[in-house]
Amino acid sequence: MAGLTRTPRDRWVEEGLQALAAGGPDAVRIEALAKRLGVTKGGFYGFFADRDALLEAMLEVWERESTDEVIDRIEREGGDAKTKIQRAGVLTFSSDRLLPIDLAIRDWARRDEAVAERLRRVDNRRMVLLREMIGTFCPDDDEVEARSLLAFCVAIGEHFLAADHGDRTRAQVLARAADLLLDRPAKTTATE
Amino acid sequence: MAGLTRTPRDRWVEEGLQALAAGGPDAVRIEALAKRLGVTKGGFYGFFADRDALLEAMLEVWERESTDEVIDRIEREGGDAKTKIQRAGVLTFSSDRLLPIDLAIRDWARRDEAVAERLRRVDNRRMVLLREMIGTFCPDDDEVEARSLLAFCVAIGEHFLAADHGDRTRAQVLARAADLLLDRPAKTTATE
DNA sequence: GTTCATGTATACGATGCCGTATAAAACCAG
DNA sequence: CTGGTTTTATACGGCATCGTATACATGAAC
Repeated sequence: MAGLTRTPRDRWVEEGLQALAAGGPDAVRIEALAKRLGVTKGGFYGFFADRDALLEAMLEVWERESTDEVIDRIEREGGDAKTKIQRAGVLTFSSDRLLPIDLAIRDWARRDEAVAERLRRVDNRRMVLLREMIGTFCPDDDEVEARSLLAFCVAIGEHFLAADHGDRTRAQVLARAADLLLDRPAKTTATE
Repeated sequence: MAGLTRTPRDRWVEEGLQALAAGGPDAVRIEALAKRLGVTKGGFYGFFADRDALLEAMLEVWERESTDEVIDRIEREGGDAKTKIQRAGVLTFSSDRLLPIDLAIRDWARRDEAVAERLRRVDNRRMVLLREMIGTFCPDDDEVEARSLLAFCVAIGEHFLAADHGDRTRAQVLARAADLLLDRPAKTTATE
């Protein structure tokens, strides 16, 4: 029925996401994507009305991958609260693919209300998971919310922070931070 | 000696910082700045060799304002640990002027090593302050580092997070989070 | 093999931007 | 007022990009 599609719609979207991750929304240039794909922009306008349609499609793919796919996988694999939270964090924020896209979208959302709206949906779904998990060991609802926010903020903020930690590695400090947030605060950490 | 400088160097830098805050480094366009300043780009190249020189000057101004000026003021005004940290946070991250610039630079730093280097200097100075303050009530060095990282991450990450908090306001949740991080750890789960 | 649909290459006009060159304007000193 | 200095406006060439128009290529259907 049709000739072989050398460069299907998905490849434009994927390449767009890579460009977004690498250089922000302004770096998503049709002709640049075409070059990377080894074609010209000739076929592009068969799939997309214009550049905005591509950006929209990119957000669509990202939203689906970042919520349903991750959350499904977490629920499927099980584990205790701390394990699940950490796995969710790993899946989203240690993914070479999703992490840079996520960060780029966060910055983008600060300037584009439509993007912010999508991000809100995604973040709210993640917060539901966090609250649920932290609620399993923390009885105070206000504190659950505070810990959830802290956990989320550190998962994201970590990548926007350039500070060093002396002898310690970032990973070590993060591990300790995770303990503070995700362990039942049983003992007095500070000797009084 | 000279005619009145209608558009001195500082105004270009300032307008550049505003553009950066509003749209990221790609939005810092000489001709666009000129339009906003009500002039053409004619005078620009008298002050700056090229666009990069402006970006450099912008970073210079931001670095000075974000470190010396804020830190000096904190030290000058005094207060206890929690108060000082919170004031530092307010000065930097509640400033209509500095906050959006700071956030834009953080995203920029992910893609530009020179910017990352500057950010590292700034963040390290802030971390010194945080460690010092938190160290006044927390005896465990590892925990001081973890709490400092958490405090910093939440101060930044908060602005990259789109989640809602049900009945609570973001400010309420943040207040509770600040309690968790900046109060001497109590003995049981529910603080209070 | 001819026909047709579809993806692709190429060419185009339009726009926005950079950096330079040069002319005009504003200002100060004498 | 005149002359010199500094700032600004204007015009230019060059480049990148968008979106469109059009011709070419390729594989499927007949």
